[in-house]
Amino acid sequence: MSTGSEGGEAATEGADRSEAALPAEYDPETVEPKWQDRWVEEGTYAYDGDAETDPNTVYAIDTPPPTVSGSLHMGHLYQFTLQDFAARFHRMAGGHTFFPFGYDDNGIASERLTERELGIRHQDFTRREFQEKCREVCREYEDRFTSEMQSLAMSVDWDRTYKTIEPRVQRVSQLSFLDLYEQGREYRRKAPTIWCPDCETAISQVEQEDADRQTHFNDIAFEVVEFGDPDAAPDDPEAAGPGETPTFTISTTRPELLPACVSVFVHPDDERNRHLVGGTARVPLFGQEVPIIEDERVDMETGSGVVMCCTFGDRTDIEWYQAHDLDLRLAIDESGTMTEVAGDYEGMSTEEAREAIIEDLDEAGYLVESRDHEHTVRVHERCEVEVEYLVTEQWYVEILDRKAEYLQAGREMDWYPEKMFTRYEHWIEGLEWDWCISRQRDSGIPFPVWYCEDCGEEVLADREQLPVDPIADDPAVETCPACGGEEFRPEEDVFDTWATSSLTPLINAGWDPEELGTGTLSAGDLADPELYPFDMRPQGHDIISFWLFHTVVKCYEHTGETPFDSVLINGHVLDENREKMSSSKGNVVLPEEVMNDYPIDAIRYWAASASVGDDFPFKTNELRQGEKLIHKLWNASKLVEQLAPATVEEPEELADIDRWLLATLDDTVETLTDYFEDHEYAKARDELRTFFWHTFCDNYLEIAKQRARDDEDRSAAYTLTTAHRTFLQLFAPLLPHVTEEVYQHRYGESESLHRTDWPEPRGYEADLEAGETAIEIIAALRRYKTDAGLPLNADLDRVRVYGDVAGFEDAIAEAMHVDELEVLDSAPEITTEVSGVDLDYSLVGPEFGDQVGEIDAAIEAGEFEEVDGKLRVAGVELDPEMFEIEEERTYSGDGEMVETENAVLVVG
RNA sequence: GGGUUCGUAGUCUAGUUGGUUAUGACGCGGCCUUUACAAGGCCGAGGUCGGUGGUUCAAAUCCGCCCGAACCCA
Repeated sequence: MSTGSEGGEAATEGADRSEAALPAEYDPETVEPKWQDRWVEEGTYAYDGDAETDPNTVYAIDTPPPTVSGSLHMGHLYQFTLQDFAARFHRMAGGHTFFPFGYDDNGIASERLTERELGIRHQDFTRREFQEKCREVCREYEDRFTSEMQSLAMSVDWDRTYKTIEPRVQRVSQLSFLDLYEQGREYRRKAPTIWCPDCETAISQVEQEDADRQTHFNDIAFEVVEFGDPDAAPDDPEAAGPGETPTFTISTTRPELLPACVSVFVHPDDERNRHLVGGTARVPLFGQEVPIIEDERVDMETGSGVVMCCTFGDRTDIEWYQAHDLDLRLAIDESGTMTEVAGDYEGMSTEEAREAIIEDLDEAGYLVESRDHEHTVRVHERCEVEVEYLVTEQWYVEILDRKAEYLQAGREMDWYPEKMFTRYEHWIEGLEWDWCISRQRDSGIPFPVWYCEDCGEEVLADREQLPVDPIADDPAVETCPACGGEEFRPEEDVFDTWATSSLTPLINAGWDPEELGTGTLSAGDLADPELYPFDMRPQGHDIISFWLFHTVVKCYEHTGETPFDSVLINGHVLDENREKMSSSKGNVVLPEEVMNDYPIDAIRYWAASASVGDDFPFKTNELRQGEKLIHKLWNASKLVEQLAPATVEEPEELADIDRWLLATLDDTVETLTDYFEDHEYAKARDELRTFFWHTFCDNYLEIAKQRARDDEDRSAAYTLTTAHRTFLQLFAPLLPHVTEEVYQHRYGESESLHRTDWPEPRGYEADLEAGETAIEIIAALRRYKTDAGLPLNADLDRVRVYGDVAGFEDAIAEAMHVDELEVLDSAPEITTEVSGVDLDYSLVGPEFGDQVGEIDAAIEAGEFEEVDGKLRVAGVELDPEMFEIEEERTYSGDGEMVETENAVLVVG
């Protein structure tokens, strides 16, 4: 009957546990820090697998290391709590859980933090000095962050942490570079890049943001040198320019780019300007003659429909430059200063040149109009300076040729929630550029490359040398392998942050391949091969397109495998009004404040309230709910403690109500396990709460407490203890502190609750329907008492029950204080009257189609009859399974009738 | 401007291979001090599922358009 045997085996144990009763009140302020410290001290979360461990028994999480750019915020709190739910569940349910942690502190964000924190500028220090300052500032932030993570009960293995700036990670990053280079997937090229003229570095697309700027929209006259179609040219073209020469107008916010103008474009559907296409025009002030070309990328709606192409004003210019093989005229340099191409304006800043050129255009008669204009520009997120597109020499990882493979890798992963895959998919489909991985920064991991001064040959470091700093270290060769030259110039650039943070699975698994350039894993390449591929990768939904994508790219190229079995996407935390938190709006909720005001377990209860992937609001209401649940769990534990010993041997025979509770518990364990497997934390939480609170506390406990007290009923005691212990385990991933406190107090063995085995169904069987009916009847009697204005513990002299409550009669009587409970074999003295017909439309619909309306109308009018179990209505005959006759009962005997769905009661 | 996702009672939310009293919680109103818990228990009111048009015997659930929000990309 029962497979549960722990009660019997444990009968003699439990001597260690505290004999003192649980305190009257739960005090999270002392209890929570106590366990947090102990868990860390005792290495409760230590990963206990090794290279020999069966990978199938390992649950490995690849935690994305937070960027060290400030303090812990609610997003971190939520993201890590979500991971912790998974980690704690799998630690109990599986064998070995690997939950590592790292800090990403080698990027531009950390430099920015350092400058802000110390009130300095990196330009005022040597590279080495500035790096030292970054390390120091980051260390402080990291220490505080770690301490907060531990206060949040993150079950991270604190021995498996890393910083992306540490030598071991630098080595992995540089190995990655060498490996891709060997595979021929990296190249160095002079190409258009997004450039910040203030920071003087290339930046990636994702380091830009939008900003609204006030500017001027200038209409400038361009003289036509030659019409594309002389016949179509107007006889007397409108000349808005200074002379008699025909002109057309171009609208631009950036006149300083006129010297960089290399062509003029017209949309192929543009009838107004058709006659220009194929001809040439002269750029005012600067005099260069440029072709007039047609291209679909022109926005006909803006201005005159004619647009100039400059190298480079924006992304479209770059596309045109490449598509139409245009000249290259670079008018702006790395610092945002005008070059010799700008002629008289050389040496001016772009702003100065803009003013000067407008003035001169006006003077020369080429400025038709200049009006105020607000538009959105792309700025560097760090300094808010408008970005330029410059042609510079940068390192790239080739990705465009393997879009299909990266897409396939995405398909191979299980996405939670599934819909998030489309973001990955669309991102890849829209990719247009290879990945620029070089940055001109002070802090960061250097490229392990030198260049021959004589022939420019790229000389890469040997894998044995890594990590290497080419500025300080020499290459492994004495002479250039290409020309024999002896002088080398070090690469001064450093890796893009993503080039390193995309390697976290390899960092975590200890990647250090003997042979480079193979694109696959060989034995010995990983120190912990059982971890890879990782079971789960958590990721915010806003950075699927770069962090997750880049990680898939890198790991796929290095190992030939998709690095993750599944992806868990987390949404954003919004404020109470469902608005995005931002410091400018002043609606930012600080984790420290929440942690001061509420138990961590309550915060976790809130964090479990959202479906994964959805944005969700911060709700103090949910936190209070969490507090109440903790309180309820505590109080129920106190009661269970009074009623039953911590270890009870399972009796030969369990009372029906007990077996029912344990069978229901079995179902809940099963459901809950599935929910946890699928990261359905909100459902797990609600299911468990409802079962614990209502089924167990409100119904079962009310019944069991009478029995346990009055009769010292062993069946009840066994069930109470078994269920209670199981509840603690089921709640453990969500509410780790209160469950551990109660567990250690009552069942205290040496082991943490969080390392016990996740409960499994014990195989109890019971008449679940009769149990449900009994619960229904109890609820109905409560309602009866409430309606009658009676206290719930008021005695009822006599209740008669017509319904299947086999075995639960005593339970009902005890719970509801019924002196005499009688189960009727036949219905009481009631008369039933047909009040209507309930149709099963899922059967009637397909069968009778558009006759359904008539059938409904006939039933409404009472025009139907039941013959031989079939329903004759509106000229058709319905089979028995298609309908149910609704009846209204009236009771004519003594006492009062109470109906429930499956039973009829007579009280009195 | 393009793409993606989403829009259910005052609030947060379940439910979408279409099936007809739309789930739960908070809040609100009322009642009950029963020895684990008044941070409790019971009862009740409140929504027709953003708007609109369609497909269908039948739509919160499918399709079109519109409005609004978020994210990503221009």
